Amino acid sequence: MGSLHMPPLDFDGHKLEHVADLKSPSCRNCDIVREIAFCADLSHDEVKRLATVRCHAALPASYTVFREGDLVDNVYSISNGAVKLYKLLPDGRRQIIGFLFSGDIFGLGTDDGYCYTAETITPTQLCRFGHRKLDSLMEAIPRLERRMFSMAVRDLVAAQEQMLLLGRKTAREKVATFLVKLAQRAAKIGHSPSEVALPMSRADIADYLGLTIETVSRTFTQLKRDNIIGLPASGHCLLNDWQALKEMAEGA
Amino acid sequence: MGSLHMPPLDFDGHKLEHVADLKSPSCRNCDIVREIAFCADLSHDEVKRLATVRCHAALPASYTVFREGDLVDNVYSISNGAVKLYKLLPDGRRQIIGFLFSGDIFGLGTDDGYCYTAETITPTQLCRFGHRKLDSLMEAIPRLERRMFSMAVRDLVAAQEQMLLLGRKTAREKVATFLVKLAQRAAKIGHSPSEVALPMSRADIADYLGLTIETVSRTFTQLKRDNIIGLPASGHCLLNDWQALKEMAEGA
DNA sequence: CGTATAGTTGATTAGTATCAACGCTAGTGG
DNA sequence: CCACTAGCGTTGATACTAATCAACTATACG
Repeated sequence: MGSLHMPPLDFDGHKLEHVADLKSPSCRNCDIVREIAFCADLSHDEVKRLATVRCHAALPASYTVFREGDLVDNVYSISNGAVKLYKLLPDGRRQIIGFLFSGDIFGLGTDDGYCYTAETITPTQLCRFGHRKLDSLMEAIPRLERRMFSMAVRDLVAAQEQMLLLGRKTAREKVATFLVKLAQRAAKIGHSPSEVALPMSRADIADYLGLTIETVSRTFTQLKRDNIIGLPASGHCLLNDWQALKEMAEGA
Repeated sequence: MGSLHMPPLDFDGHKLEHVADLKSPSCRNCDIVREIAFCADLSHDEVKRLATVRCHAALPASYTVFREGDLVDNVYSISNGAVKLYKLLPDGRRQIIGFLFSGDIFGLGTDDGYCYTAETITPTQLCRFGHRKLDSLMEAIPRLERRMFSMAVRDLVAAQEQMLLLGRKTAREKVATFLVKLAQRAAKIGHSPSEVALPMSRADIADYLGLTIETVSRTFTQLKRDNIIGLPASGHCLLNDWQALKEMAEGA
């Protein structure tokens, strides 16, 4: 909570500020994004057409990209960094819907606007796509629409698993599931699955798992005492006993 | 959660058994379905093509249509009745992902199979579409794919709202939200929003809201004592104080 | 009419939240 | 370079919501 929002800096302003820094990484990112995100499967020509509606930006940490209810005008792809999506209740209670990393897409919404707020966790480079232009491009490139569809289905499946977690798992099981998923993602992009990075705060983890900061902290401490995990430094977690963690996550 | 599954009756067997009953309602349903479900927006010709991959069935209550992990081979549309979708933990803890009614679609999944079990609540008439055939039809009719996409997005938005409910709302707020949503749906299909039907059991409601049967029962009783709702008969609920219920649901 | 199932209500417990204090780390300014 | 401060994280004591255990009632069913 109490996430201090930056003043609403102009997105394109940032793009210009950092355009020099972005030049070279953005080329590399193009390939990376093609592998992971919705540009995958597209031909070189199709990626080029997609590039015409694209716009880069480098944002600082804790920067609000858009708020729940804002008019849906863009879809975003993360080139680099980490983003959290969350919903708020009037009294400030917060539920984090998801943590997103390199290659992930966000920005779907309805006519009522975006259905969550998107905020960077670390300094983040985003790739922005105009919603209207993307729409017409989807009509022209059926494979792109396919891709968007299958990504929505993937998100839906993840959301349903999170519902099981929030509704029926204990604090220990929640934390174990969280770590297992982070490790699986790390493995998928070639990182070591036994040491996961935790760029988000305890408060963010708590609001993602439907717990309080204190319970998250205590649960980490317990898991550490049981030699299931290690906490070498802030922002990092060692998974010592994968088997135990996996079983705990499944609720066994 | 001790839901006694019927022996796995053959779907087509049921179709044949009830084919006489279905003949006439299925014609009426065709129009209804066009209005509500994914056939909407399609031309007469397109609906006809869709009909070629379609197959009706009338199922009894508490009938398992498919189980989590089963091979994804069909997509279903509810002509009539009510269905619940749920996920289980190994020890039997259950989370209901959603309640579906006339016009709703279900049966999306990944390569790992369906990601939830689907079970009828009341006797239900389903419309079944072969997944492979539907896929090729989607390629031929872009509007159909559009429709599927926007329905997946709608489901995703609903799932994210449910995450907020499960993670951050109190028992009272959960029940209030549940009733408000049922009423809004009732209103949308022309029913009175002040008297909602509750075809599902208290156990189902509990597993949907991440509570126990007892807590759901107590919360209903409290709301009744506060004259916010009325419980005239089992399976029905009167919403006496819409304003109070709405505010409670929002967490105000 | 008897039995099984669903729902309600009460007593007690348990898991997590809340309240509070303290330690650690990083950034700030003298 | 070092004290100072602010924010984050951890730990402890206590409170409270909802779960569990148990009994009872109402309803549906054969």
